[in-house]
Amino acid sequence: MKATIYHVARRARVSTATVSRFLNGTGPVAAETRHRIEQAIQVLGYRPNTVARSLVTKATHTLALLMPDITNPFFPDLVKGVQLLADERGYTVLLCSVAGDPAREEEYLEMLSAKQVDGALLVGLVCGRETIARFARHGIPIVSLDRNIDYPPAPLVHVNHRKGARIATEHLLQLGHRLVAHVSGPIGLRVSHERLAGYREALSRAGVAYDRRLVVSGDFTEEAGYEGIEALLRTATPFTAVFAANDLAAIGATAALTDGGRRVPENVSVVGFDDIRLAAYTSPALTTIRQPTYEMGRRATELLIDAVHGRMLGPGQQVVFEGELIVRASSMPIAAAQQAKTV
Amino acid sequence: MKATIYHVARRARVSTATVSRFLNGTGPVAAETRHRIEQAIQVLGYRPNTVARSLVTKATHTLALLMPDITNPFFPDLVKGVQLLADERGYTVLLCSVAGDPAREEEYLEMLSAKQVDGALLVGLVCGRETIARFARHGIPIVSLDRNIDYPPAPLVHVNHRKGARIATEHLLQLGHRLVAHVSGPIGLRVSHERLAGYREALSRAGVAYDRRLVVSGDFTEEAGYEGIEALLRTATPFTAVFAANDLAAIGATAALTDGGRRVPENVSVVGFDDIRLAAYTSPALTTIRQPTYEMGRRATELLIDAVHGRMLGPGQQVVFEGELIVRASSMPIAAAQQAKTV
DNA sequence: CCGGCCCCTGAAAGCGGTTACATGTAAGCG
DNA sequence: CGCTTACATGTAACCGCTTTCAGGGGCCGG
Repeated sequence: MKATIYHVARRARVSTATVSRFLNGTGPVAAETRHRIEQAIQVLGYRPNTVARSLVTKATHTLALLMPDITNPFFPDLVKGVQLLADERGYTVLLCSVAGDPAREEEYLEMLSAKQVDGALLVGLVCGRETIARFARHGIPIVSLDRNIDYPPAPLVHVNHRKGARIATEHLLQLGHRLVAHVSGPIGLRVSHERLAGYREALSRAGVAYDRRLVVSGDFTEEAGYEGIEALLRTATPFTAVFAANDLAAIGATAALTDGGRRVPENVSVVGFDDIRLAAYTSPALTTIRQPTYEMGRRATELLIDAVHGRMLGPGQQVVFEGELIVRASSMPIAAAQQAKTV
Repeated sequence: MKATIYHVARRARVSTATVSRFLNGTGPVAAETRHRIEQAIQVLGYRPNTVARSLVTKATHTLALLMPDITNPFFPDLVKGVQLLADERGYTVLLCSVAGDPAREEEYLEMLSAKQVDGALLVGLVCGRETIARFARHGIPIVSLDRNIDYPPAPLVHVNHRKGARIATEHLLQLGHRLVAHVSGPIGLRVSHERLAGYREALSRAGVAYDRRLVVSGDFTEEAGYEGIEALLRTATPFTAVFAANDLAAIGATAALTDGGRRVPENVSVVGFDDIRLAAYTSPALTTIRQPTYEMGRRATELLIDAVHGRMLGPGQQVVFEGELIVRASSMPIAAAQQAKTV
């Protein structure tokens, strides 16, 4: 039988109101009384039941984090950032993998509002605006993270995808590459579009014609990166570099190149996007655009908690982080490459 | 103003009891009444408040998952398994990263019991038996997952670490290696000990003397794997293979070998443990022991939910999965290696 | 000495559900 | 026809906590 506030009150010879005041520091309680209550709590091993508390305070101190797939190595760092900040602020996080399925997304949102979460962090939901709007109408603050969602009013925390992609591509161009392929993300997703746009922007600034045969579409997985490049190799379309929309795809692409008899970076340079933890340990170590993932998770959570407390960011506001080019071994000057080849 | 069961009842001209019965399918309700209630719910956009419900039913349909660090690529698959099964069964999961800090672990456990979670999945907690026992005394079922914890009564779902390590090592021995190094996990952790034991077991069965200078201790990170092997190289202790206690360490070790001028697998074979997703995409692709991570997550959750429903597994019971040797490119016969070297 | 104010405390009304128990009605049956 | 029985529903208590409101005592100034 678990001790309740009532038991504590009885044992301390006070009312439950006083115990509650003691617990929450709301209202004064005499030193001597305080002592008796502490004693009682100690003896009974009492812990306030947060669900009863939530019922009256209407705050659960729980945040929801909806994301497509935790299995993508880009996400764990994000989760960690969210997690830690939530923790610091006394919040706890409910994790939901929605697998890019709109129906599940909707179900989940319904459940979350039933569960009375205080706020929700949404990562790349694919469901429609109306679904999210309905959820938001319950008064639950939303922050969109990394990939934006179809709901303009939600603040968005993300990296400048377009610029990052441009920088990555420019890096390749500066190394002398002119035939740079691109493994894109899932078409239809905003981030894929942005990264593709950055890639094209870099090409056009450098006066290199865009050749659509050089872009293959992936879905942010190694498999897709592998297959995309494998297919590209089969078409015999020449290229000397590839910019993959994310590290996973870059890793898959590298494997496909190697299996296809090309050496990275001697024959083909490759650069990724994200700078996942393992990017530094692949061989060759991957040149990529670093996203401050952990920091983004923190910042988004901070924003969300502020919103929960009514300190709203203007709707539609954005916090944008800048991606940073990390040059490692998977990219090299085309001249040097040619030289290496002849050696 | 959110609709409550009371509003629904009024609108449907019935009592809240009837609405509740309708909602939960407990007790009969006439077809015509049922229809009016459905109507009212529809119109009001009513969703039952689960926290109010939990207060009386004493079930939150929430499971906690405590793990050291989601950032370790071994975990996301586990999480996914947990997540999906929980979902299927109508449960939702609270994610907690405890970072191997006993104090935080204790705080978290306290919070979880305050939050009235229905059950907890514990992964490698390092806190003492007494802390966990206190938690368990609140009547919250526990299942230990992957790494065992210091609390014998909890059922444990894990892979046969020792046997897996033995198989990995035997693989190396069969390839002709005699000087096989080992990068261990954090000393003190049971799994580290088990994997080390498997390694030694294989050596002794093969009549190879155990040389403690060949084992360096890590902590399951790439950094540690890198540094461990780097240090070993500096001591100039000869070895032709390394068995790392996990893939991350193996990847770090490979990088250290490469940086140290050794080729993998031509000079040194390396095998890991876990078969994380990227193991197939490193170069060379990593030979490793596959853990059915996802499946383990599912199974553990299943067990936990059964326990929540009172279908207890005998205390101290274990579900053990077998690791499977996955041979890839990072290991090769020592003879062939020698030959390759001379080429 | 008295009114007023500040401290400290208690009684009781909820928060939004569930459920034991009671009740009313219609059908079944000898 | 009177009784049991099953069905459909309502009443009200309760889950464990917070919070409003009110009140008693001590101390102050006047």
